[in-house]
Amino acid sequence: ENIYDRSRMAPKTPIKNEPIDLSKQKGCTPERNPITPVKIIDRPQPDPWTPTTNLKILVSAASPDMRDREKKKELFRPIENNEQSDTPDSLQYDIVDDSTVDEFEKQRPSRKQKSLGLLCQKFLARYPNYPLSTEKTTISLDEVASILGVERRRIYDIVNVLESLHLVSRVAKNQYCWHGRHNLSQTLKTLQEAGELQYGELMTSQHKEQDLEYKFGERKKETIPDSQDRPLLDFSEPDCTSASANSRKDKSLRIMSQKFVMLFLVSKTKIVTLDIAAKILIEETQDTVDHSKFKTKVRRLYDIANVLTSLGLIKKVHVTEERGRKPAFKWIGPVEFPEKADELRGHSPASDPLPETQRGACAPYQTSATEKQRFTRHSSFSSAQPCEATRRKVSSEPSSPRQERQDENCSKMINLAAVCRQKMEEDTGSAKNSNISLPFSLLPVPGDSDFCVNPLPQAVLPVVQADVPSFSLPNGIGSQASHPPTPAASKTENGKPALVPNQPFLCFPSSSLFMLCGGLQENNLSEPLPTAGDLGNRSAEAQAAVAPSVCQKRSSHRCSSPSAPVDDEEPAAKKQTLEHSDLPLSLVVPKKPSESSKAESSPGSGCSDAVHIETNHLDLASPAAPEMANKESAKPLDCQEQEKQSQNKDPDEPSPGSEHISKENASQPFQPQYLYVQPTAGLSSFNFLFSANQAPGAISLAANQLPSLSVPCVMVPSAALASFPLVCSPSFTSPLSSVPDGSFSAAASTNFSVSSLASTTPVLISTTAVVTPKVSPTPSVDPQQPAHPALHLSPVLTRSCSAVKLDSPVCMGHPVTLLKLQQPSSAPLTPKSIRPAHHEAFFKTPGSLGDPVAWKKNEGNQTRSASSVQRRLEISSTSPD
DNA sequence: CACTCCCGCCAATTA
DNA sequence: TAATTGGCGGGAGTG
Repeated sequence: ENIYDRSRMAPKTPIKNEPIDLSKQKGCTPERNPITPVKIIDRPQPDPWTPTTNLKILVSAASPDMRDREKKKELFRPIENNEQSDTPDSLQYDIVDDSTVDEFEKQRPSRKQKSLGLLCQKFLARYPNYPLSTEKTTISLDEVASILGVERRRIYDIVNVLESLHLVSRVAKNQYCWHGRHNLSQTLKTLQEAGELQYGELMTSQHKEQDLEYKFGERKKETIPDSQDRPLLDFSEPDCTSASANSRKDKSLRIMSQKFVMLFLVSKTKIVTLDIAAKILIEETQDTVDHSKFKTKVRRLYDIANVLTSLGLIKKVHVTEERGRKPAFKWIGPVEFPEKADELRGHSPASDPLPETQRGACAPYQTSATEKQRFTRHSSFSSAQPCEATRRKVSSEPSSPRQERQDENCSKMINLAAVCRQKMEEDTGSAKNSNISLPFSLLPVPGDSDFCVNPLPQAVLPVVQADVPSFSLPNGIGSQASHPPTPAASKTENGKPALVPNQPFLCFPSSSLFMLCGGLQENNLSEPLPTAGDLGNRSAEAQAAVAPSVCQKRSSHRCSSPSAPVDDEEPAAKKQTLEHSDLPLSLVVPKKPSESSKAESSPGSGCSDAVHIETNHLDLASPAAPEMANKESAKPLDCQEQEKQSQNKDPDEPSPGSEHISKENASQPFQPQYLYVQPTAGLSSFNFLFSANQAPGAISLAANQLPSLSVPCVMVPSAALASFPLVCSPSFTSPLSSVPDGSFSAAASTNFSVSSLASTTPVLISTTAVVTPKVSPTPSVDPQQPAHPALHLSPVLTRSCSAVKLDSPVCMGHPVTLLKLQQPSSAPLTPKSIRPAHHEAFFKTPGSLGDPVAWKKNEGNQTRSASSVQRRLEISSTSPD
């Protein structure tokens, strides 16, 4: 169908009959596509020369898409196998060789395979996330289009969105300059600022919806006109803008994209529903809202969302409102830019903090005209006059020149927001005032399961229960994982892990996997504080690599990106996890229903609990952590943030941890042992590994109580771990240790809860009994950590529920360490056979677990929750069963 | 049926 | 005028 294909096909026609050889040759010979060759090479290696291999090669040669698929396969073998049938090649393939084609090809290139999100991933895969400052990568539209086998039009869709984020800039006709994510944080920051001006109040005052409305309404009236005057100024090009008139450009996908992103950044919940976004965006442009327009806007938003998803900045979720489920997207990218950005930057070679610099690299561009300029930072965001209203709120913020312009925009935005809100209300009816109040930000309502749900660890893994585990795990696991395997590396990585230890939660970088290991080790204890510091650094670095974009990693995997390597390493694990991918998502705590009771009561609050926890974790992870934590406590972070954080962390740890783990376990069981949940490509950043084998008991523990915590990531120790008692709260531990794997036991959970109440101690997952109860089995080390953890946690815990408990950090450390390493090896046995059981355990854990209900919900959600993107990604949710 | 969103027509812009 | 960009919305694929 694709031109691209055709071209090939035609020439090659002969191919049909000549299967392999030709194909290879062709593949090799890059007549048309020079690029192809490389990939081809890759392919072959992985697959030795099986008959199939040839076919594959041919296919790959035939279409880029195919290749991508192949890559994916590599990444996710398990899935792939299943999928094979899926492969799009089919058509081409068929044509070529019917006989050979067989299964795989038959299928037509499913629509998913052609999705913009997937295409975008491919596109992104071609360029480094953080290119050297010196090197400037130019992108030829034609070339890319041909390589990717799509029409140019599609490339424009991608490029326009990327351009809105300054990941690329247009240099000349058909030429774009790739900047990578170096400036992403800066750009986001700018957008956030702009967004705050425009919409900020809304967000801020969400609580006071009504007030806002009034305000907005007024403002709107006032400002609107202005805004209308200029269609979209927005950041995009206000200044130079002049240039090309506003006509088309103003409507540009670019602007829409920026606005869309702004909504996320401004939103407290970081969740924006499509309809709201569409309404807001429409408003800006026009007052009249007609249905068709709305539809069109939504279409565009999907386009943008697909690209943003590929970038790992957002993920799809569903928000349940009174009316029902609504499609929405959650921001999973970085939330705080300033610091990170800097750090990141430091990281990056280029000194220029500003995007401009990069642009500078591309120089022509600036000069040129206006078009390109649109994105220049200053222009983009700067705005002319501050809106009064906005100002007021924003006032606190340092006023910058930019804002001025923005104001206008802002005003528009605000107006829009107001309008939207009103509309919403009208539309909806009255109810939702609260909800309505913030158009953009949806509330994570207590009910809304999706985002909330997803997050919930509990749901996901009953046993594991994210909450506890996460905390505990982090401590133990994080540190351990990294350490054992590679000391040196561990250190750096440890930083993150270390962080974890200190704090209850661990966050794993989304991309990376996260594993639970049985043991933590010394590091945890020793480093607790340092870690935090380290973490900051580490995280910074890690983040630098990944963080900025946060989720990106995913993309990285396949991509050359720096961070990627690690991830790649762990294919097996990932694959497995992938299967379960859905589950991971559940991590989100927000609502966390665990405390189901409360969840509904206060959506925000509910989330907050979870959030808090996460936050704490996050704090550890991120440099700014401390502050963050506080903040969070003050105001619950959005689920997103949490996730995000988790993601950020993930990268660091995951890789190391996962690898290590894998290694350890590797001996056997890799697969069986861990389930890795991966957000699919970039979707969510979380990845989880669960040991399949894990002893139920261990898991169960966490699960029960954890719920409240709902840590983003949970690690479950592998079965081996199980053998060791994993963690749990100290009190818990003991029981656990005693308890066999199978027993999840409520008892354990019970214990947990109790203990939890008592102390703030972070939850640990340690392997065995080692962990003694609070009593402090652990040595002196503990003391250090405890404090922090306690602090962070305690609040959370208390709030969240009794359920959440923290073990004393100390305890964890020791126990964990000890436990984990040693035994695991022995333990690891659980073969696949075992898994099944485990799975059941996870999912089905009996009600005994803390929140059966919540849990159930989660499950449901999880399974279903996979976002379209994910689907696209091909991450199948297939479960091992 | 609703949600997604691919596809490509065709207009606006640019060269 | 030709080529490049990209708005736009029909309608198909999915669930």
